Amino acid sequence: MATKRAYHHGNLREALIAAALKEVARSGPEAFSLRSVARRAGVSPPAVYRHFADKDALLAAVALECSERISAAMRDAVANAPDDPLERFRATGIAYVQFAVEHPEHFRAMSSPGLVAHTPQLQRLQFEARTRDERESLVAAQQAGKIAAVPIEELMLAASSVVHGLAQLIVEGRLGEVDAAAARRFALSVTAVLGAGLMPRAEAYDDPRGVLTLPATRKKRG
Amino acid sequence: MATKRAYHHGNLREALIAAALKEVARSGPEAFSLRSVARRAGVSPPAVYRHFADKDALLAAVALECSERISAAMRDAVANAPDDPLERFRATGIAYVQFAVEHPEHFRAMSSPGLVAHTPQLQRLQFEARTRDERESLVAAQQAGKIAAVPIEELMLAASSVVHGLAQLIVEGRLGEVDAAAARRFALSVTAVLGAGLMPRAEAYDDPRGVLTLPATRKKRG
DNA sequence: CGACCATGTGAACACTGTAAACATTGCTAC
DNA sequence: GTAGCAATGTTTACAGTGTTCACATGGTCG
Repeated sequence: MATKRAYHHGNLREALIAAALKEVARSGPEAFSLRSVARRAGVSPPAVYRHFADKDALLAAVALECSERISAAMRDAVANAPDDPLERFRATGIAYVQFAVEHPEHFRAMSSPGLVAHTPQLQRLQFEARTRDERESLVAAQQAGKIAAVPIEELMLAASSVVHGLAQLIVEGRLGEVDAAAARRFALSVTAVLGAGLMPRAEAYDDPRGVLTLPATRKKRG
Repeated sequence: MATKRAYHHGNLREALIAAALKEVARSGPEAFSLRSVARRAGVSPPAVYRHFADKDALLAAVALECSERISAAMRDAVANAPDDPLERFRATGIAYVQFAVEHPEHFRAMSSPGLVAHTPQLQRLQFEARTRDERESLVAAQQAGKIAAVPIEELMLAASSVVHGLAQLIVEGRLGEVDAAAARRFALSVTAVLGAGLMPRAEAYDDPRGVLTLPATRKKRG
């Protein structure tokens, strides 16, 4: 019951995942060392192999944990969003990239090397779970006639791509230094373009702030 | 002059980059070993350090080479595209994701770990160079009145995000097995959604093939 | 209590990136 | 042409890695 047990840590598995999460946050998923997480957990390196097949399996576990966290963040965002289905969808996207700026290493861990290749069906299902909130919002918006009657999978693909792509660009550093506020602006802009499209439209682009606004949003202000 | 020189390989630097490119193509950028590229180049490991500061510098060099290749692919795509500026823009995006499916490891090498963090201004400039074709097409489209009068940077960000995101999703394996044809369909769909937007529009979505079509494209068929 | 099974440890192996000292070559100046 | 120099490769070595093997420990059940 005490915190120190010579053998039989208690439940090492979770402790290892927790240690790995900290280690990933510190030095990123590529400079991540099995031995150092063992050290951090106060255990010898081979002990890890009682709970994980190999280093990649451990990394897969942290990736899964990270996925659950980003999903939670997106759920929270939906919960606190206005009732408009398009705005809810938008909120999930913004939450996605906001998670990426706030926890870039954890975000990178999810998009890691041979992770998907190693755990194919699992990772794919997990991806679908993560995007379920977006999908639900989109379906609702479509049913409300606020979205074009186009196969939902195509819309989902575009939405996932734009949001994941923005997050990735930020995390890779291609947009320079990006803080939370800037990330939010980017996400607002990008989702607005996605919503309104590139083509000119009668009254879609009259917002003076330089950041595009979805027509659905503009209604509230007009 | 002969191919075999005991010392003084000739120009090792390029040979190392070439070897590294093959090595990356074989085992991906993360399982990439400085020693094995030295072996492949027929040279001892420390010889690499005469031409590159460390392993990351070598990886940065291959990333740069990969960037030039994807830029070339995009330029080719523009050259063979119809004259419509929106279609040209679209062609660059499609070429981008097509490169990603055809050379996933090389694509991943460009979005590598601390690459940008290590070579900040360089990588950023190189990114801007890569997207220059897209930008030019967009500007042309905007000047032709085919694109909304919105700050070009916002459109660029959305375009880059959607295209990079799709490529990344494919490369990460999140969309399952994706061959060149499927990738092309995805890219067509995604760019069409980006072009037309999510919102319902009078006559934008009547294509029966299930793949969205830009109005600009549809004109030709009408 | 004793046997067993899960879970931990220690030593060892092949491999990695990198540093230091040394060897070989091509070029340049006398 | 040859001495010297700078450039370029090599050998050896070290710390650190992922992983395996044989062994140690401890909780659990007959």
